[in-house]
Amino acid sequence: MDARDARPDRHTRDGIVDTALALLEQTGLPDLSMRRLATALGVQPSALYWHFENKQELLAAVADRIVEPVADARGDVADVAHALRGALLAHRDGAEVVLSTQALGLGSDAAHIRLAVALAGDEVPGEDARGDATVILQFILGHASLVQQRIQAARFGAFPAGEAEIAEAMSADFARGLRMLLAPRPVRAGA
Amino acid sequence: MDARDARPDRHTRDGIVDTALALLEQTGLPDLSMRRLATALGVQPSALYWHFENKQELLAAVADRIVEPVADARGDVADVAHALRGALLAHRDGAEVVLSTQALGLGSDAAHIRLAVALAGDEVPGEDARGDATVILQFILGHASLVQQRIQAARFGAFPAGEAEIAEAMSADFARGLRMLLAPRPVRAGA
DNA sequence: ACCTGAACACCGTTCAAGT
DNA sequence: ACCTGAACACCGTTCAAGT
Repeated sequence: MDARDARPDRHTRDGIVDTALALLEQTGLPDLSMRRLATALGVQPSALYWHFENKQELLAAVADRIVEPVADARGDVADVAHALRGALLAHRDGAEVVLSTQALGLGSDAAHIRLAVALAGDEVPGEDARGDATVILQFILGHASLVQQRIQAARFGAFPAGEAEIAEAMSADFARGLRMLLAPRPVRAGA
Repeated sequence: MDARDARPDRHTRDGIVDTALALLEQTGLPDLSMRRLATALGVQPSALYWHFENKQELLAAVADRIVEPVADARGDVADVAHALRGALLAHRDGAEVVLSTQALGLGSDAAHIRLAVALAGDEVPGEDARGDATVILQFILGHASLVQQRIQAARFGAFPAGEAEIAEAMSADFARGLRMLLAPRPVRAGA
């Protein structure tokens, strides 16, 4: 038999991210504190700082986990865009976590790269495809953040609409946005 | 002479928003606390709760102030979009303040309405114009939030690029986004 | 290698009481 | 009408010390 340590398992980055993601689901981003996370892990708050430099680095790891499934998305740009939106909405406050991480230059570029590759028709993306991917990413993050916080607000009555209506309106907005962004481009004059 | 009160001026919502905006410039959103704001006003933190229900309501008032100039913007959609971007970037963390306020369903719809009116050619906007305005607003907020936080990160070395390079790249992204969003639309089948 | 314990310098918000 | 004073229940982070 392998020499498994008898001691109740010490923690790993991955395990901490698991718990953080679960806690995010329960409490939402505003209440996801280092102290609550530590309590959930049965550990002192200071213990987290052995695994992560600070809270932002921890959230970056959470963001990477949220976006992970998009790397395996198949199909064209619209499919990838939908996959990204789905991944963000799959976790409470997921869009905001990814947006703020992205803004700080932390976390992976997996989503951006995946979009650019799709735009380039699965070739190595050029400057144009990367630029378009940036724009699409910015739209998706802005859209998903707005809509997700709005759902949250509706959940405790701060926003005057039902969850279902919001979900429907938001799907329509997203479809419209993609239609606008991916419309066949007029041929450039200089090209 | 008018019976001006001799007592050192008690505060008003507008005056508090003035100070909050100035403090935002100096410290940034993460450090804009009710306690710091109270200190800047020479008052106890609890005094703020006579004027505003809570911090979110105060931030909504700040957001409205940031967006205000857009109401007077002239020109077509692209002009209004640029004016909105300018208004957001004119105040440190302005985009994030407006994004989160918008998301909570607080604050005014001034920006959204102004965009919709521009899209409708200064007529009363229909459902289509309002939908397009929503998409454009979501792109601008996502874009500006990302880019503004990135500048902030660069300012204290957390992001590996100079402020000028970021500003240039961000302008290009925005132009590209508008070009994509406002490209002449293919005629709808059913219309 | 991984965690505890204790401390530091903060938060937003409430509420009785003052003027 | 507008504010003070004091309290409540929290934060993120650091750092010496333990095992």
